[in-house]
Amino acid sequence: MLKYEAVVDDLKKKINDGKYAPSTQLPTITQLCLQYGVSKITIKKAMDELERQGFVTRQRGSGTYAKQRLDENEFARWTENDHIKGTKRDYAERGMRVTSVVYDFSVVEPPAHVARYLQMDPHEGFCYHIVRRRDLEGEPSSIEYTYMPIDLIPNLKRANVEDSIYHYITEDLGLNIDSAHSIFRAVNPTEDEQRWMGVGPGYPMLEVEQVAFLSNGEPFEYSITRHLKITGEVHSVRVH
Amino acid sequence: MLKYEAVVDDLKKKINDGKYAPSTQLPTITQLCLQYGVSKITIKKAMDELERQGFVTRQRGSGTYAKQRLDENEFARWTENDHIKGTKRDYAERGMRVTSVVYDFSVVEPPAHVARYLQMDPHEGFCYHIVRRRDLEGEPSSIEYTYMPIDLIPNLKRANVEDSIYHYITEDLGLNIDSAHSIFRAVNPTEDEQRWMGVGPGYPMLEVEQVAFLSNGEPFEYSITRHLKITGEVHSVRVH
DNA sequence: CAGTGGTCTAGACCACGGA
DNA sequence: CCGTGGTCTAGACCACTGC
Repeated sequence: MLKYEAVVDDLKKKINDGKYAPSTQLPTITQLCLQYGVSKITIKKAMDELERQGFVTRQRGSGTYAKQRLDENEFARWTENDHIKGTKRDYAERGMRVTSVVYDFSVVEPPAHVARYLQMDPHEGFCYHIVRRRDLEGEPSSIEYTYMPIDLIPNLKRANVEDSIYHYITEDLGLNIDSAHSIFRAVNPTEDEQRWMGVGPGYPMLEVEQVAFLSNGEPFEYSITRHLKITGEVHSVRVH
Repeated sequence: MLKYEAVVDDLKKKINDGKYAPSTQLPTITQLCLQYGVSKITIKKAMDELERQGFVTRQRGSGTYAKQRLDENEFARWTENDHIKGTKRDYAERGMRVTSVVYDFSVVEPPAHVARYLQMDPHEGFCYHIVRRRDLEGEPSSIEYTYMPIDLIPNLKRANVEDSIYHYITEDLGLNIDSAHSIFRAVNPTEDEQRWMGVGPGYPMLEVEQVAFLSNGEPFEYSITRHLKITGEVHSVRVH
């Protein structure tokens, strides 16, 4: 374990345990250097991380202070944003059963805006088009519309789509998923969605439009996911 | 201007101008050190920032690559998250006129969950309770329910509430707003909201529940804001 | 003006990717 | 194996807060 990670973990624990209570000052950087036997820049890096995660606030000339964090909702997602991982793994780690219903799995020419996001030349190349309902413990949770270039993600099978696409990409293809750019909005379900999800026309859904990237900067996925209320909640920490 | 900021700005410009095209490799850290005449750790810090903002991706052993960013929507908010500022200032900077309709401005005992978020002892101390509609260019944009301890924010006047509360806190009180923890959800409007905002019962609104903090770690505001579709859009970059 | 956090350096060493 | 980015150090100097 890296030194700054160890410092982060220890300070998180102390803040959660109330050893450093909310709105009280933490030891100074110099003191923490002595305490953990590391250099100033390492403590600084640990503090950057704690600030990003919403555990502390810092004021030059004054000090570092603990903050109280919002209660974690059981269904909160991609908040802590320390990870990009598939829905399935995300929930599997909490011991929840994720299943899928596939409504479409085909190969198409992508619409213009999708081609643009995926950096494909117009009318050059094809994409998978996937429509899936994701169920949590057997209950409909979200509906997902995905485009991926077949050149980047070859040989995707229906079995992968019914299980976990992210698993196929990372484990079978050995590709490295790096990051995602997302937009969140509130929307109403389409008629198809009302039928698929069992909700009325005025039901509020959280829509996430997203482009995901590999570690070489190539976009490999454009998707729109619409979440039912119970599982659609996004937490975030904004700083400065 | 700080050295790493100058590097960030210059690289952003080069990426936006296509000098470093999406999915292509940037110069190595060593090359950038020479190019900008700064040390490795300064380039590193600049890269951290560019990664956080979604401009680049990095892979140890391989290199740093440019990414294409999602188009900026005119109404995208607190994405770039480089700033916490009030709605008014936020939109004023884009040349838009923000006005308010105040439905309630009173002093109350906070509900239990609000008292907990604001770290107030139960039945000890009072809060302002503010209900405001925020209008953009004369059109209803969002409805806002706010609690703030009167001890922390003394002498708040109706005129401030009708103008900008953030302005009063930062300019008049000289307090330092540091950060905010938020939760996003999709919801339907209440009956009051349907009347105030001129929408039907099934209209999808983006709700933001939020606790905001001063730079000494003290929470000073609990609020729930519900946005109409046109102005309620949140952009975000998730990494690793 | 003493004490805090922030920036920056030059350089050692490590971890990982890819040919 | 070499080249990449990542971590870490000791220490100089700066910027801000608050008494």
